[in-house]
Amino acid sequence: MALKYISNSGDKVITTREISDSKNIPYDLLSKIMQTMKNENILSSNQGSSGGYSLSKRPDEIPLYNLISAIDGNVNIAECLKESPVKDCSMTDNCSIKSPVMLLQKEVEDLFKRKTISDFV
Amino acid sequence: MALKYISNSGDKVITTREISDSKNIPYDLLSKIMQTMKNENILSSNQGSSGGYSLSKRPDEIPLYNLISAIDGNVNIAECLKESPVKDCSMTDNCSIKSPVMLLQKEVEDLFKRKTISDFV
DNA sequence: CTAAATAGGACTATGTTAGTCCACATTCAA
DNA sequence: TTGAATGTGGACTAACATAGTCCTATTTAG
Repeated sequence: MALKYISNSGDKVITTREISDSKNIPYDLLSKIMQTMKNENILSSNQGSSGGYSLSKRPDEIPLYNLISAIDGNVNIAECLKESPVKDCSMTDNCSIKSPVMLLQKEVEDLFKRKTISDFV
Repeated sequence: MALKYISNSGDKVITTREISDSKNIPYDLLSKIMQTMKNENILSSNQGSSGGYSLSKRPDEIPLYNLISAIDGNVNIAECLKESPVKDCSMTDNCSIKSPVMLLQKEVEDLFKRKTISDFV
């Protein structure tokens, strides 16, 4: 919703406060999410009194996949598919359904890579 | 993995113990999952000393969607899309990205409905 | 009868994540 | 030069979801 808001605001720099007020999203929470998106290069920021955020790229150049990875850390259908699984499954090495699961993972990834922020504005 | 095991065992009735031993899955845990799949009509069961489980349908007639709904209760990309959201989002009614999110939900659903257990055996 | 199954309720431990709070750094403009 | 408006970042909490366990029925073939 925040990215949509920014997308629809032309080239203006947008403050967290403005989005928070306009969409009734708790300021502190949104603030954290904006920071995360900044750190993951989805947003650019300007500090200071007339600062704020803007998209780092055009909406159609930001895959949904990137946004979700940025915020959730990954886009995986199963824990065992994460790059660094918190808890590795005791049977990862001889999992009998590993390859079809990985195929499905790939298909989900592709879907989320085809979608971009412009599909949500 | 359990469904694959049963699928590959012909028409024999398969016990939880057999799968548990063969795949090194904790018996009690697998037991719960088998019960859930039974209750959700993915498996049929026979009680008693020569009892066990069998698929209620052919593998290609069981969509992955049904399996996941059975076990997780839903196949949703967001809490707000559940039939009975545990916590309803304060902005559900004026969510600015509701319709594209629902479209994506539909696409994910379709993918999981196209996949069946036979894709995993 | 009894052994081998499924059935099911209650419980625990662990991890995740939304959400909050506070102190700090940066910038602009009066 | 100062103060208000902004982003930055760390630490913390509360709530919830879920894997996993334990214990006690119930069913049924031999």
